Amino acid sequence: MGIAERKEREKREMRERILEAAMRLFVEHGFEKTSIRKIADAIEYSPATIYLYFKDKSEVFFELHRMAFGRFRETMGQSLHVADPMERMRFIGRVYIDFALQNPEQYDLMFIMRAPMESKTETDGWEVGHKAFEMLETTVKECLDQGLIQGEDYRFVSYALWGSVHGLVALAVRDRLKMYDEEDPREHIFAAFDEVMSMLTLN
Amino acid sequence: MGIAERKEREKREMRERILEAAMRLFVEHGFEKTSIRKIADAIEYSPATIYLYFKDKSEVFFELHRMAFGRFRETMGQSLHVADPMERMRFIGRVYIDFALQNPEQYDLMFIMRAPMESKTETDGWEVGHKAFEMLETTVKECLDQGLIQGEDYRFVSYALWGSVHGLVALAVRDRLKMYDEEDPREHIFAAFDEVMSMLTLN
DNA sequence: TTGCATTAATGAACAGTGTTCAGTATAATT
DNA sequence: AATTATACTGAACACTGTTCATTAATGCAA
Repeated sequence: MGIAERKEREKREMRERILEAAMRLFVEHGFEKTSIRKIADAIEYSPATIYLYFKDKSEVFFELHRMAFGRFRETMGQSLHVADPMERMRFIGRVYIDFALQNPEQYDLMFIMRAPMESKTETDGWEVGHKAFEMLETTVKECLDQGLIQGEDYRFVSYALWGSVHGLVALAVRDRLKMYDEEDPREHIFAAFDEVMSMLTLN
Repeated sequence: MGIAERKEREKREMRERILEAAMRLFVEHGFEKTSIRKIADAIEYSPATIYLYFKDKSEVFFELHRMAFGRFRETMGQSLHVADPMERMRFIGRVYIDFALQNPEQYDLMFIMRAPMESKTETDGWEVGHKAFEMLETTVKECLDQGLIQGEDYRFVSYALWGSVHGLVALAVRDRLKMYDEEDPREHIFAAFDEVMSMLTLN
């Protein structure tokens, strides 16, 4: 009975094709301009077909959200190979910033955009983010325990650290750095991050 | 010839009414759900009328953007009364966070949202933001010069500081704090900010 | 192989969006 | 009173997300 399996596979492939087209359009033209009809056009199916595979537009972008988190985890996972906690913390920050600047649309989708969150609040996509954050917390805790950095509560230090990096990146991604006219935000972000790190470092 | 003046006044008042309705709807229901037609309904005019006073929807929200920055300046201006630079820096942060949490939609509009920026890039609305940022820079420079805080370049320290506060706030405003389930983000943000401040402080 | 049931895909429609424009009604000027 | 200028609007266009009855294709049992 290979038929049921074939059908299942075809269903998966169709989902895949929709997501591929959606991601391509989304990265190319942004969220606003990526309509169901355009996705349908791209895969040469009727708009209604997409609703056989996804509940609504939110679910499509939620899936992209999940996939983006997948790549995010892969990227952030590299930091586990760095033994020294202090160096690891620095590494995490740099990789985070790099990921965000290299994939601004996906970062936007994950940490800034509003739309895809509304439908599903409980999400395994977020679990990945949670894991990444725990990785940071663990690292910060190690640094604190070994007396390498300043700070009281590792949770708040982690949060502050995440917040600062997200803030730097989010302002750049959403084009809110008009005061540094024309300059490449990349350098500023890294410079500011270094400043944060040196602030954090004891002596 | 009071007629021309009356007409001009009426034009201003109409603009005002549109903006008022737009702001009310926007704060109440968010950007997505605030349509030109609903604004028109609220002021009991036809949708087409709005286009006699504003080029397009972007311009309406750009104007709100500008107004929000006005209130922002007023709020931030309070910090000028704080003489001690260290205390002033702390004050700026607290007021900033407070403004953002008290007016999340307006903060969103100013520093996160995408839509209103696309039409006009050159903006006097942003000049206010610029001024506020310079206020922070000045304060940071004072603190650095007096040897009160850590750091090298005052510009990057300011940027890092702004970034960190924006990051903390933006994550809250856009609902990205799922790891702290159900807890009030307000306390976390202030706790994290305190951590940032104590990190920054020398000894 | 034929007939039936299941599944997949669609066209058309609904209610909504931003925006434009010809036309109307009102007010101001001559 | 006739003419010009201004303010406003209804209707339309091209979109949007979404639903649903209808059609086309497929799988299965007789």
